[in-house]
Amino acid sequence: MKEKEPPARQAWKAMHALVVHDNDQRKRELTGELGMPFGHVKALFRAAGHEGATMNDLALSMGCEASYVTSVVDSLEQHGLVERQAHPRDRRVKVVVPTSEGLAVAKHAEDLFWEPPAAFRTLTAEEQRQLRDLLAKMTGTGAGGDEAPA
Amino acid sequence: MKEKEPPARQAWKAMHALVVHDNDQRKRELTGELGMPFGHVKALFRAAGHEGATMNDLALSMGCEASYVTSVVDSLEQHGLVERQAHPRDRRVKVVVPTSEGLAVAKHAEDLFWEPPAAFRTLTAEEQRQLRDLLAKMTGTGAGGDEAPA
DNA sequence: TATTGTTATACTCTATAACTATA
DNA sequence: TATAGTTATAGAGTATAACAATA
Repeated sequence: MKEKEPPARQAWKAMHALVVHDNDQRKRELTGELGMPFGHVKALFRAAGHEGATMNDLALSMGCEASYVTSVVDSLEQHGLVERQAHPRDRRVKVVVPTSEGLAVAKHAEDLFWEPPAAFRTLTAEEQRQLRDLLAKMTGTGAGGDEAPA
Repeated sequence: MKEKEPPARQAWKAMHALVVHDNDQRKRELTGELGMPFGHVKALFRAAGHEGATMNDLALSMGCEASYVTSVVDSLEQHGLVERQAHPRDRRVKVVVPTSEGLAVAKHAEDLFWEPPAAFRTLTAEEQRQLRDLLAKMTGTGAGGDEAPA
């Protein structure tokens, strides 16, 4: 048991242990439930969070190739979660609009991802607030960002 | 800006934001540097951390199939990071032993993964200790586990 | 000619099933 | 016959390159 490790490193390891395993499991849960790869769900998030997103917008925000976005949106469309709509001014462009079911799925996925794990229950309410404040200082956000899961 | 979110949820989102992106990036860094998929690096970790590990041990601890371990260990062996040795009593069994270079790579990878990100520098030393203590309470470990990265 | 998106194709990672050698 | 590992094969997921339509 190396007691020499600096506090930041110990804290980082603990955060790692809390987040990484959980995240992987939740991804598996969601992909199993929806029957599509997590990359597809991510695209749905982006489309749901960015009104008027084009294919290209999605490729940029997901950091992947446009051709992959094509296959992803094909799949989302087949699942009835998204629709391709014509752009009013430029007929080359397609706008990816989530259906109402797509929005519901996005919301469900968000709930699943942001539900804090059981380990939080080991902390008192006061400790939870302390933790939140420390982490908010680290992320620089006022009090926990509003990003999509990854 | 939903101010209604409970502290645990805000904290969880912040942890997520701090860990997930960083983790992905470090994985990419490492796989790029070593020229092998992260699954292979994971196997190296397991072999380095579990003296006398057999092919089957690796399959179990990685939660994958034996046939995949074969291809992974093939690759690690070709990279000179690991050696297959005969088991002294059962000639069916192979023991996976890291080379000295393999141990060095494992150590390098561990350093890379456990180096706390820059965001920790926004906290004072006292705050870092507070954070560590809160997280240690959550993980249940005395003060930050000694697991391999994932 | 430049840009948006698609099609066709290939590559990487992992799993399943049939097989070999030893127990 | 059962077990450890390997080989051969197939699948999911993502990227690259050539292409079509519009600007």
